[in-house]
Amino acid sequence: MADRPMSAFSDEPTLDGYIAKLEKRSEISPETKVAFCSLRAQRIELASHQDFIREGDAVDRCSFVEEGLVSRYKTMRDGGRQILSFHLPGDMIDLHASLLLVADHGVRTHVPTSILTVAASDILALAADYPELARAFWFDTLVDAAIFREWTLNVGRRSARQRVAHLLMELAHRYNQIGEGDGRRFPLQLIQADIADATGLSAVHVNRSLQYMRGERLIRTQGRMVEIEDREGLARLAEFDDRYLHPEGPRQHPRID
Amino acid sequence: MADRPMSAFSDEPTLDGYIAKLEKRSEISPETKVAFCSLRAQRIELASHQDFIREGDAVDRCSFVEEGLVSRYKTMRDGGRQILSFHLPGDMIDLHASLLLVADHGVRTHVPTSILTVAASDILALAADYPELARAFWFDTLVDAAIFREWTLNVGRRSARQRVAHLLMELAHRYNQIGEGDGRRFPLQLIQADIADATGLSAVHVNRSLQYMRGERLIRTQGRMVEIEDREGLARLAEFDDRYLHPEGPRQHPRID
DNA sequence: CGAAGTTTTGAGGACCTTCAAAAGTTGTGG
DNA sequence: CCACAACTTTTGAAGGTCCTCAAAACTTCG
Repeated sequence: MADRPMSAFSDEPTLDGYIAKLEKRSEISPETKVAFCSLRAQRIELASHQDFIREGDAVDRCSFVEEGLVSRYKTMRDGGRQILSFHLPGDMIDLHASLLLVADHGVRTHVPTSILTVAASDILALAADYPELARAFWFDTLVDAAIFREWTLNVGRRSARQRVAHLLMELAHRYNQIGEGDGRRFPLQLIQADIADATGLSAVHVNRSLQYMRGERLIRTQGRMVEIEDREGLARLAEFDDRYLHPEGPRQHPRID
Repeated sequence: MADRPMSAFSDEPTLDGYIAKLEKRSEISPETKVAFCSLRAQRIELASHQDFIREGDAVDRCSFVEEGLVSRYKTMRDGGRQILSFHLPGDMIDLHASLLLVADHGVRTHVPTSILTVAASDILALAADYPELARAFWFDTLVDAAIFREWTLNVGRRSARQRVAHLLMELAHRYNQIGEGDGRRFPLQLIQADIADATGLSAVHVNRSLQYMRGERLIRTQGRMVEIEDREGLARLAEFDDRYLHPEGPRQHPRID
């Protein structure tokens, strides 16, 4: 059920979901928590397949996924799109907006999505006053960068089948991290064209790669749900190693007691 | 701390080069500067094509390029290598080591290189005590992530010629940023196999892509020097837009005067 | 129940890879 | 300073992975 108190239907926009994520990684003092939770957040409800931020937009708010699914992407002149990352409930999408002035990529929804935004200046002020939070934001950015690195490897050096398999493994893991599914079943709220944009492939070839994985009894799909039938096999195919997702949290701050 | 020009031949290892980079981006107070410069750094001199950090190594020091050229990379089981980023003199390679415990990628040199390392715990302590520095480190990590995003687009959606062109443009810009060359000529201290590893191509096809660019009078090469003959043409081919390198520095901290 | 969107199939072709060898360059020791 | 080995670049040829285009089958949703 709702082990996450966060809900798209609560009246007051709160960042509890993100705090919960931070707390999984390292202890946060009550004062810091109060300070963070007192940030004035705005909720934005978006339909499916809506652009929330466009490349080149000036940005002065950080955003956070309350419910739904969004991706960040860049586009080429010929219309080609590369998805750079997916963001699940509890993820900060846009933490970098606190320091960078212009979006160098777009953000769009894949399902009806509820997003909370906070003024970038508020985030910055908080980071300046609470070193604990500054470290948490920095860590978040580091994990972000680690995921981008893995994606560069994915599109740069893996075969089509491996790329798709790797994406499925990442999503299964991340849904598991936020308490959805058991690391085997998860809602794949993407059409095959989205998977193509994320893996640098054509939609047709994504389809064929999925068929291969179904044929090999690696995965099963029913509607929007994916079930990983043979987790070891899929991980071996994808050369998936979950360490890049850094579930363990940051190195602890050296205490000077 | 005396102002000393960065040099591979100075006796005392100092991080002046990095401070210079930070100062280009935003003002740093004298006390902060002193604190940073008093970090105990170790110098390591490496020959060409040496592994400095291997994937999976436990890391507890952050490293910084004093002189030379290094790359970060990941490898596949079949030996395939994907270079994730290059680091020029003045760059922090490894800032993420301050919070992450294990290297999720290797680091190796491409020419004889001098690297300075600092204890991760010292960096963390400094970040906790000097919000200015915490913000600078965070910004550095954000720019890192922005470059990874651009590389994901590069290997994911661009053609071979575009990928190689884009890499050359990036290097020309970055050498220019650190005062080497004029944005047109720069030392390409890589063999074609390295370019292949960075762009997700085969060495043979990199060779053919370079020949194409030479044939179109976009670039000229003489030994290890590359000269961009037609900057507009190369930028148009690569769809290069330098904004992802974020030369302008971070959003300023809101002053509460 | 029809319209729009999505997945699947087929066929042909482009881009890039692999393998192999020749040509050119760099570095080293005698 | 030359000779030779090791490395790097270049060329050629054959082949595979993945793409594009197009249409059919299936699903979702108003």
